[in-house]
Order: sequence, then C-alpha cells, then structure tokens
Amino acid sequence: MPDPTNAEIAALLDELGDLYELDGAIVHRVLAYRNAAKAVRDATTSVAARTRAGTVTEIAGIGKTLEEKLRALVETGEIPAMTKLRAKFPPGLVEMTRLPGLGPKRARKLFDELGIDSVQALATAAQAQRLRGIKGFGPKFEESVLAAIDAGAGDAPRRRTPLHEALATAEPLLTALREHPASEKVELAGSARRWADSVKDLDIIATASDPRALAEGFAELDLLESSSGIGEAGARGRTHNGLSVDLKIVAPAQFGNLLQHFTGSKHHNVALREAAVKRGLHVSEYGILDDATGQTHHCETEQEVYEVLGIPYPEPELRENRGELSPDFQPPELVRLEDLRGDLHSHTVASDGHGTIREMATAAMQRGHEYLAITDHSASHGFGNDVSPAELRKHMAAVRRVSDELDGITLLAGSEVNILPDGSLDYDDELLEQLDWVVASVHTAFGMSGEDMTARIVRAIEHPLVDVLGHPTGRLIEQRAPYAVDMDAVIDAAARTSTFLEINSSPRRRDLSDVHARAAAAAGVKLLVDSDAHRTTTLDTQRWGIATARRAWLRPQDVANTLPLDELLALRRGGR
DNA sequence: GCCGTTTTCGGCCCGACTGTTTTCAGTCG
Repeated sequence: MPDPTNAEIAALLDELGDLYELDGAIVHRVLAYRNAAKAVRDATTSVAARTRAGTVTEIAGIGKTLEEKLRALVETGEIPAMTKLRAKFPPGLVEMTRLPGLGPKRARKLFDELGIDSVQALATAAQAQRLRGIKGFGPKFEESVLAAIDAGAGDAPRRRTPLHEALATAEPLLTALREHPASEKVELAGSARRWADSVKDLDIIATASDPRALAEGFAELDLLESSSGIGEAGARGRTHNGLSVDLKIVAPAQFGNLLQHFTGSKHHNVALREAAVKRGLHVSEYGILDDATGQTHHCETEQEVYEVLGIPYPEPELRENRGELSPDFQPPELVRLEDLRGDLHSHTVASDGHGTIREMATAAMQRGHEYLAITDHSASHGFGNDVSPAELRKHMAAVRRVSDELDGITLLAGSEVNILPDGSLDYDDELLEQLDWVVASVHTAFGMSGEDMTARIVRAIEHPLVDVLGHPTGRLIEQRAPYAVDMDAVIDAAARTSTFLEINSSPRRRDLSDVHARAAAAAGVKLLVDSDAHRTTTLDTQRWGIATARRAWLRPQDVANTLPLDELLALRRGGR
C-alpha cells in the first residue's frame, strides 16, 4: 500500500475537522484540525515518512494526538475515529454545511430533529415549510436556503480563477479607478496581490476625495456586468467573466490597516493577531488597539502596520503563515524578473511552436536575455509535430547558425525529450550527446501509480545527459491534479545528480509549485524559471514563474538562470 | 487538539451581519 500524499492527508484532516464540528466539538479543537491540515498541505517533506520516522510533531500544529492518528493512518490505512464518525454522520450532512447561512450547528439540529441528511431532503422539508417548526429557524431561512439550492450552492464548489485570468480582468478595472477624478489611492489586495495560483474574487482598496462618486463611477463601468451595494464604503460588482469584485473605500488614515487586512492571507492574519496579542496589541482592519495606552493606531501604509507590531515587513507573496511571522524571520532578498538573464525552455515551428528560431531569438534579446535554449519536442511527442532524429540534426545546425549570426544572444540547441513510461528517453544517447541542452518531461501515461511514476522520473533524472526535469508534477491549475509522484524522492535525486528542476512559468502550470520549489531549494537543488514559450509573446510568462519563485522564498542565488550562461553550465553534473 | 519570555492548565483573532430574538447564537470573511 503506497503512503498517502500530503494533499491526501490534509484532505482527511479537513474532513475529520468537519466531522468533529458536526459532533459538537469545541471550536478550538476543530480549528486545530484545520490548522494541522494546512500545515500538512504546506509541508515540504512527506508527512507519512515523517510519521514513520517519529519526527512529525516537529511540524507546528501537530501534537501527540494527531501523531497517533497519523500513525494509525500510515500503518493501517485508516483512522479509527474517522471511521466511527463517518458511520455516525451521512456524507450529505457535510454537504449541507456548504450552503450559505447553514453551518455545522444548525445542520446538526436539522439532522437530529427532522432527520434531514442531505441537501435534497433539506429542499423538500423547506418547501413543505417544516423547518420553521424548529427553534431558531423561520420562514426567512426556508426561503434563503431554497434560493441557495436553486442557485446551485452546495454543488461542487465554483472553480477558482487562475491568476493570469484574474489579473487580466483586474488591471483594466484598476486603471479605470485610478483615472476617476474622485480617486486618490487604488490598490489591488487579496490573493491576487499575493500572486497566488488562483483567486476566488478580487478585492480593491481605495481612498477618494468623494467616496460616493468613486463608488458610483465604479458601478457604471462597462467592464462590469452588474453591481450592488453602492455607497460611501464602496461597492460590489461582477465582471462579464463572472468574477466578483469588492471595492472598499476607506479613510486615508486607515488605508494601511485595510490593505494589510484584505491582502491576507487569512492564516497570516490570524497568526499575526495572535503574535500581536502577546505584545498587548489588538489588530483589526480598522486599526491596532494598544492595551497599555488604550489608544488605537491608524496606519496610512502597510509598512506602518508591521512597524507598530515590531514585525519585519513581509512581501505579500510570503504572507501564508509559512514562517514569515516566526521570531527569527529575516526578510529574504527575493528574486525579481529583471534578475533573469535567459530562458532554457522554448519551442519553434519545428514542433508545436508558432515562431521561427530567429523570431524567438530576437524576441528573447528584446527582453534582455543573454541566452535561450530552443527545446522542441522529441520524436514521440505524438501530436503530429514531433521531431525525428534526422530532423533534429538539421534543426541543431539551424539553431547554431542563427546563434552565430546574432550578436548579443547565445542559442542552445536543445530538445524537450519525452520520458517514456519505463523512464527511458525517446532519443538515443548518441543523439542526446550532440545537444547543448536537454529538458526531460512526462507527456504521456499520467495515470501511473505513485511508485511507478516516481521510479520513472527518478530514472530520467539519473540519466547523465538530462539537464533539467520539465514541469515536474504535470499539474494544471484548477484543471488537472499533479501525477502521483513522491516529490521528496524527485528532489533527492535532483540534488544527488546536480540536475536542475524547472519552475515552468506557463500560468496554467506554475510547476513546480511554491511549496515544492521551496523544498527543492532547501535541499540544495538549483531551480530554473523557464517560459516554455510556444510563440514570441509567451516569452513573457516568466513573470508567473517568478511569482511562484518568490512565493517559494527563492533568492537570485537559488535560481540558476540569474547567472551568466557559462556559470550556469558549470553547475551541471560534472560541469558537462 | 495545540501550545508555553504570563501558563503543563487555560487560554486559543477580530468584527460584521443575519434572523430570530427580546439580548444573542450562528455564520462568514
């Protein structure tokens, strides 16, 4: 039986929290499960392995009791308490609590008193007006719960919007607000400001000379499909692509407090407030109350908020409660887009790209790059645009010719080679040896078992002619889960063989993820932020890869393509 | 259930909104 992944364990802990909540456990106990689930999800090593090794309680949020439950899970495949609770509460009950306005307490009451155990049963009872007989429930509740069910709440949660789509929606809104005569300061907050993989909605914080005029101007924007709640405090809107936007207009003296609060993350804010309480300070979105003086600090800027608390300012990308609030936090000098000197993964018309070698090279130069690897797909790509060995030889010659002809950029003749299901590559070594640069990636047979997939990828990493593992987990944000692969083993193999790991910058991928990239860097692996561009314009996707790198706490020295080409190549195994 | 430069017991972020209440519990972000 394979070990459960961190994501699987986290999901179980979240479910256990839900079940204990229905069981009437005190809120802090439930919160402990939710915190533990987050800690597991963010853990940079295998929690199952750490459970076996007896070091799992070193993870903040996991104590003796949870260690016991994790041990049972790892050794027997189940947690006894969970089995018991699952038998006690039908799964429909947990679904009911996903309805707005219906939490665990009231769901439990409906289950106990009316036997309602599913969203369907709830709808039937509400229609028959049977809910109003229960103390604490009335006609309004019946009405709103039916409306919510009608609107599809309680179905699968709505897909979060990938960041690049969200920012493409947000940027014209921000511009329009900044151009409005009544606006003063306008900033994007929320997970979009933290450059998260995806967002639920957009939060915008503003100050204005005439708040109501700004709110009305916002509501009238053609960019919005509808709006509501227009007033001096702001307005709420919905864009044509279905994203909801909250505009909050605040007094200039509190702009910093509000921006900090609505930038989050929620976990960062909770931890921040806990830390503040220990210093006799109480943080809210409106200010910081000082117990000692009874005074409330209002902060015009976010920097002031952290200053008053005596906490070093963390960049928004770091605010996930992953160590940025620990007492020994030193703000890292995070890598920036302008630190990159080149790009080591790109495609041309030779495979499935849309630009010629020269077009891609010229576009890379225009972006200030000193080098670009041309890495078209290999022989078995399978989409009708593969490159046969004979074609590859010609292609290599063409890449080198263009490289010689252009001043100011060096092209590497490379390939993105398929990792076949058995871990072998689909060009033979004799051909690979002639390439300047080899990216190895999985493009087929995603459904393998974790054990097989891990062995497959580790074998490719161990191949002496492979320079970098491309999009290591295969995930597509909000679309496809990573393949079952033991990332500890992959990172270990990469560290052992001096193989680079890629942060593929395609905004649909951002793979490695922030958590895995951080683990890789901690293990001494060098990362590459690559565009995987398929046309000249998508060379710009490196901004998303850099966002992930920053969320992974990476500094320039962690990212190899911040180096001049000769220094980068010297880091390859054996300085090949 | 976790955790400790107040504590191994007794705390555990903060505020707003809602509907059902006669002072508030539950829910949400």
